[in-house]
Amino acid sequence: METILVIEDDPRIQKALTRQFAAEGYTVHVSQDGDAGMAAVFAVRPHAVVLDLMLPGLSGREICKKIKSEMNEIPVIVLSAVSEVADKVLLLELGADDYVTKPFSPRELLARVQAAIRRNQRSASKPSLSMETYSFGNIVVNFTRMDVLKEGTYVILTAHEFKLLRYFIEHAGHAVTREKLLNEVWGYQNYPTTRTVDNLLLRLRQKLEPDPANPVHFQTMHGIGYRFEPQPATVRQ
Amino acid sequence: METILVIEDDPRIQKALTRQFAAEGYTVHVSQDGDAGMAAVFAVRPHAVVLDLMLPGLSGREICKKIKSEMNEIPVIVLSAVSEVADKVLLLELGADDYVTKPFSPRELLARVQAAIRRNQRSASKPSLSMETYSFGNIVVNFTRMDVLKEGTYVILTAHEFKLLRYFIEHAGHAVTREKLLNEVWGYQNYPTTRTVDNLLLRLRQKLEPDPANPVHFQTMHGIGYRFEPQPATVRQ
DNA sequence: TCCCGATTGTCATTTCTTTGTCAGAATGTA
DNA sequence: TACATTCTGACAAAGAAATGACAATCGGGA
Repeated sequence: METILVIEDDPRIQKALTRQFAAEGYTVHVSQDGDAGMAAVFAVRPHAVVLDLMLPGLSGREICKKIKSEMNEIPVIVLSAVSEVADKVLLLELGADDYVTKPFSPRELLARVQAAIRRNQRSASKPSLSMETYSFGNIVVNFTRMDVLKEGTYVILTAHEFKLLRYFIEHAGHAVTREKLLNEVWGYQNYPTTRTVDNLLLRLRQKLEPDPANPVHFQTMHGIGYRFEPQPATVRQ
Repeated sequence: METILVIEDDPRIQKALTRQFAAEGYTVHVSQDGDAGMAAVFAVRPHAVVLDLMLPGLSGREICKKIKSEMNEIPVIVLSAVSEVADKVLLLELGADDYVTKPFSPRELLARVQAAIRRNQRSASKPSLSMETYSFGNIVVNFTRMDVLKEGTYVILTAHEFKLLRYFIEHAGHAVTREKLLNEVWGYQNYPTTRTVDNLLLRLRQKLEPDPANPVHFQTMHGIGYRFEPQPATVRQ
């Protein structure tokens, strides 16, 4: 799904926009000020940026220019009071793709953001969930053959193990609770002990981890659940 | 067929809207004032609500907020005079799906109501997520990964620490008492010593503050509690 | 301004919770 | 029935939270 970065310091607007965009299925990122916002642009690479012109830290104008000069492909929609953009020329100079003046209708903003994303959609290619193989570390998972290749030798997974692995791969990098796993992998009607999840995890680790005693791909989130990490943490900077 | 609830006290508008929507095949319910309107929302569970902002009884603003907080899936289209929505924040806070300013074209209203219903049906199946990351200072909080990036390195938070952080972010800039935190973060039935809160705060500061000895983001409110400040105080006006 | 009591910061220790791991029982399947 | 798979319970190990003690700090009143 598309991601939207909202750079806005007013918590009320933050909340309102988050709810609005989330309800439409977008993944929302929020930055509190200009500097954090600029960092988030690079970290998140959103499909669109909604930018308040009046910001603490780096000013909205500077951010807009910077995004446009360094990552021109990301559309920027500016929020501004009428007085702030007396003439549209200024906005165009900034390089903004579109703008909405306050007060604005949430619907209108959404429409403009969607339009901007659509206009920009030339390079978009979603990762498909019906992929044939997926590899991480020294593992190659083959979804059609339903088997796993580890360092050149085949590892046999049971049906449950494979289903769990697939779930993790589809939610790579997300912290997931045991309850979530029980629901998604086992099915809503099953409610075995939580030890069941641990057991399956244990076996996945033993079969797939380079060193099962020190798991790097299947991380424990104490008090929460587990998280699948295609790249071990040490690789991340 | 779809049902529409019209909350509006002007009999002429009532009649006009009723005729209009009925002609399009909708089942129309009309409420005279705010209280009746709120009751009708629960009783009828309409596919859309057309809501006048200026109402006797419960104000239109309150109704809108209430519907959105308790039955977010019902789209609300607000009728308002231009002067009533001068404040951008107000409009956003209400959470209305769309709005039409008086005087309005009946056709336009109809189109917007239909669009809202259609949108709602499309998105009804999608799970609504909230924000994925929130950034402030040199911190990026990732809610799905359940971790924090500080100046390029990952900081591990415990489940409680993360919950507290989330609460602070959701209440940025608000002073909160220890009791409030104990209730919201620990749960209503728990009443550990207040030192517990201080301890967790200490750890949050040590993990997130640029200089834990001189906290800028997690401020102490002597005699009250704490306050999360996304921007260091000096930057604010 | 200075002092005193109240509030908060901090740390070490204890207590509690969660997770890892294993063995055996139960279940399903060929 | 025999086999593989999954579930359960037990216990150890790891991790997190709560507690209590004491120092540092703050704020209001003398």
